Amino acid sequence: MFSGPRARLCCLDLDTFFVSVERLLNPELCGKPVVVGALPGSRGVVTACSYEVRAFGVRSGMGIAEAVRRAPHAVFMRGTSGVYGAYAQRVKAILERYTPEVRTASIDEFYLDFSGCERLYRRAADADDDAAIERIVRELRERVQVEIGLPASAGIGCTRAMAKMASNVAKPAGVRMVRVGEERAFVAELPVRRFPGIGPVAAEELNQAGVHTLGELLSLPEGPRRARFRRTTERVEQALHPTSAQRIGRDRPAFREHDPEHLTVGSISNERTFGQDVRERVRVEGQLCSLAERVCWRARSRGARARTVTLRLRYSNFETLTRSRTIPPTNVEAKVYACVLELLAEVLDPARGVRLLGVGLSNLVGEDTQLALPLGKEPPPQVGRAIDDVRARFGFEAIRLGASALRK
DNA sequence: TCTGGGGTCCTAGGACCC
DNA sequence: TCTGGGGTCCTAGGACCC
Repeated sequence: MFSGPRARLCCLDLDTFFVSVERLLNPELCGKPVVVGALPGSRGVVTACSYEVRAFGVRSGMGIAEAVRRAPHAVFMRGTSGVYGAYAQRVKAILERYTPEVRTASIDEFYLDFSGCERLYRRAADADDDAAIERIVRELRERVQVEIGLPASAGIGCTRAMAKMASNVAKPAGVRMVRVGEERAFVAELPVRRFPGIGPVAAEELNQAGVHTLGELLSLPEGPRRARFRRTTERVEQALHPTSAQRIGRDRPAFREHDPEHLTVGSISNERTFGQDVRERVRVEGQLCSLAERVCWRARSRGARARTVTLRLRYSNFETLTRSRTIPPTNVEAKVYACVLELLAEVLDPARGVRLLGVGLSNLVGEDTQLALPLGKEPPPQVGRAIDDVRARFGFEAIRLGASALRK
């Protein structure tokens, strides 16, 4: 018998992930209002915050000063670097017990495909296949909670976007299934901003045009408004129907650092916002040298060379400029730094304060790929390797280029 | 004291080649 | 002298996600 499309894709999202991990490391934080991110007095933002502070209007992405204003009683902490990935790995290992089709979408978000698993999981007590899948997702959510101690929410739907929206509705610590046929009704009352792909800019534009919910968007009458938002409407419409290929997509490259197979990573970049805006050219150049060092180090650790180097510069007024240049593939600090300095000359206004600097590598190729004969003199590869060996034992800061010291 | 840092993807224009 | 398209690569900017 033909079995039609089913709601078989699941999104599992860890609730207030960084906060939850910090609470595992330090149980005294449980029940307290916690903000992970920048410390008060700095220019950073909120990375994650507990439900106790959300009650005061604190949100992730909010400037830390604003968060302090809204919740002065909260515990503010930087977070523990290096531990989150390991917890995410443990979560993934649990999920893989239930289906081989698990994808990592971000450090706290996973997609699972249960298509074809109905026979495996169906029990006599289950009213139908959907009920079986929902039961198994509740069980897996519970396993993550019990075995690791991390609260999670899960959504089930016929597409990634549906599963994602369902998991958001299920928060905190819940499960929500949207069965085939229920999609339109489920989506109808949701604010447009809840759709993955509609950000603050698009949402504002829609609201200005009198469109507030996804239901209103989908039912716009033919006319100029419908024409104006046609592309957005199409994307929402597609999310309501099962698609054929690439159902849960691929792992995000950023979370496949150790994949030795292929170099599909798109880009490597590092940027830094100064504590206070900077005018001295030596400090600008010192920071760029430091950033060049860091991206080259990361590129080498992935066996990558970059064909394109990008400089990013943000002035005090938040005006942000980028300049990029394509060069023979390299992961050598001196080459990247030299290139960045040339790009800097195109954009730097010595009269203005610099807020942020960034260096990016893109157009990456494998280390062995030789697209052009080396014309200039390049340090032998042993030099880079020797630097990296020292860092492997003592950390990135253990060995630095002299010019990097000038950034402070 | 407004507004981090790591990414991906899309668009649009211009150069250049056939 | 006037004037095609198509394709690819490069660059700059911006929206979006977590």
